[in-house]
Amino acid sequence: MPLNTLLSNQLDISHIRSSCSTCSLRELCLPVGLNEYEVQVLGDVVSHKRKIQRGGYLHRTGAKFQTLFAIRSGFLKTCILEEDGRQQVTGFHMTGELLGLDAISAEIHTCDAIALEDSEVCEIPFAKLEDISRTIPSLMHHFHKIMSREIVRDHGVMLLLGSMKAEERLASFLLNLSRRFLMRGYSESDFNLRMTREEIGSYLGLKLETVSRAFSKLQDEKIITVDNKHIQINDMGRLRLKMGNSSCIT
Amino acid sequence: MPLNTLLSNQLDISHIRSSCSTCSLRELCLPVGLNEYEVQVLGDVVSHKRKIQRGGYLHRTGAKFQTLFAIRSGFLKTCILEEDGRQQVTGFHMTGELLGLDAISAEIHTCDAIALEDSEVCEIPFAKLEDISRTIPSLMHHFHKIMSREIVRDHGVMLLLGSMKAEERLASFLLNLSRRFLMRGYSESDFNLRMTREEIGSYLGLKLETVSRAFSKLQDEKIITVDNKHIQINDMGRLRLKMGNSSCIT
DNA sequence: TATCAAATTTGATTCAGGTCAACTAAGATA
DNA sequence: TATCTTAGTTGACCTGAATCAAATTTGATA
Repeated sequence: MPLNTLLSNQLDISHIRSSCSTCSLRELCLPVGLNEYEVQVLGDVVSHKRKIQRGGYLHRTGAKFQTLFAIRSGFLKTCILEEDGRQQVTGFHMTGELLGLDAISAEIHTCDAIALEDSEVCEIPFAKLEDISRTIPSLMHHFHKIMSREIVRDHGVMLLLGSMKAEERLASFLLNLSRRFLMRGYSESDFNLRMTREEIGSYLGLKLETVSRAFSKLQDEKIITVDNKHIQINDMGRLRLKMGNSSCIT
Repeated sequence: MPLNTLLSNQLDISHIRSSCSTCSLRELCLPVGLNEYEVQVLGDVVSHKRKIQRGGYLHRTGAKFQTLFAIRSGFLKTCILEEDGRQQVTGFHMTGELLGLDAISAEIHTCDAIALEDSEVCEIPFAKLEDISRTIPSLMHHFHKIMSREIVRDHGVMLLLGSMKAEERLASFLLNLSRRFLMRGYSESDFNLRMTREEIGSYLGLKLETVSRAFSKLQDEKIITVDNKHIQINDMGRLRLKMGNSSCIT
């Protein structure tokens, strides 16, 4: 299985420009294949919006879970942290993605969600979502797919953390971002990172110095151009090779 | 958040000895808080059983997804494998747990599920499960919790892979198994591993030699006794310290 | 029981990435 | 603009885990 698939995020973008009557829903991940009436019903549930400033918390570990969050715009990270101060970034999240799935289990958020740039989310009261999904089977099914996709994504990260070298991890990470930007209509080869080297390192199981060195190495090889947070991918093919090459067979 | 919680598997065991009329369902993870009638309805869906011999496949990567599997007895691993032959064990699964959640997303299994000992599963046609969950909200809600718990578990593994040292990983792993055996009424301090050192290593992101050395080290310190696959935990407290000690603060 | 293949342990050595430190660059604030 | 803080880069060195190799144990099968 290609790692790019494994690392895929939870967004099915095919709908983003689909015709939904409710403005606030147009760009969300849920209203796939719903008719006008169903979108209306969903819209009544999803109406409440919330802005989070850069650096602000969307939710904190331990907070009571009541709503899922659909990202309308912006960029967030989720991270779990141990008593001893260790922190593990579990994901970076962008427009159209759904946050809070981990909290359904115990009705308590198990991670922090922090905005890496000014962001806007829609709140989706989960009890209501379950309720209306009883009458809209396609919505329920789609929700199950989203949860499942998060599991698949996590397994991909486990593969990355469990068996890839530093440079391979960074290549995977960049290709994953690239693809997600492309899906949203942005350039796949020229973009700005929203997170620090340390946050990338935490996500990839590396120290920030190692991340920095891996960037430099890819730049030396002319595969990418790095200017602080601005990244250009010059040779997508060779970047893909970096990710999946035979040096990982071990 | 304590790692033991993060590593928790998807089973809520509280029901295992609850009174269900349908024999085949009694020990499954789904019929939590259902009344007799609801269990009956669910039972009609779950009826089909299947045995898998040790070493046999429950399902393979790429196979079309139609049913979830509830483990009635036995022990399985799930693993994803790359074209280049690399393999990552994504989980070990025992009685009462639900397999196949990753496949909902693309309606294709994204991993292999292989029995590590003779096992028996119930097949749960997913379309039917979705169907009846419309009429049994508590079933739907419980299913969502199970999926969410898998996500939380995966995040715990990401933390482990991303920030723990070899010995800490093994300690976490043993404590996780210990707790799961305890929940099923077995000894928490004396059990047999079903998997090889290599499979443990794959799951923990380590080479088999490193796993072996970590076992030996814990034995030298009299924290556990290792006799090939037979493990005795002599000092649960010190094993917990191994997992969570301050050496991981870095 | 004998034989063989697979699993495990242990030692010696290597190396990727971590650690520590110094320096530079980029933003934020006065 | 000057100053300060935070982020990023790079070098030197160290260490934990990988690698390679050998011996041993275990389990399966003839």
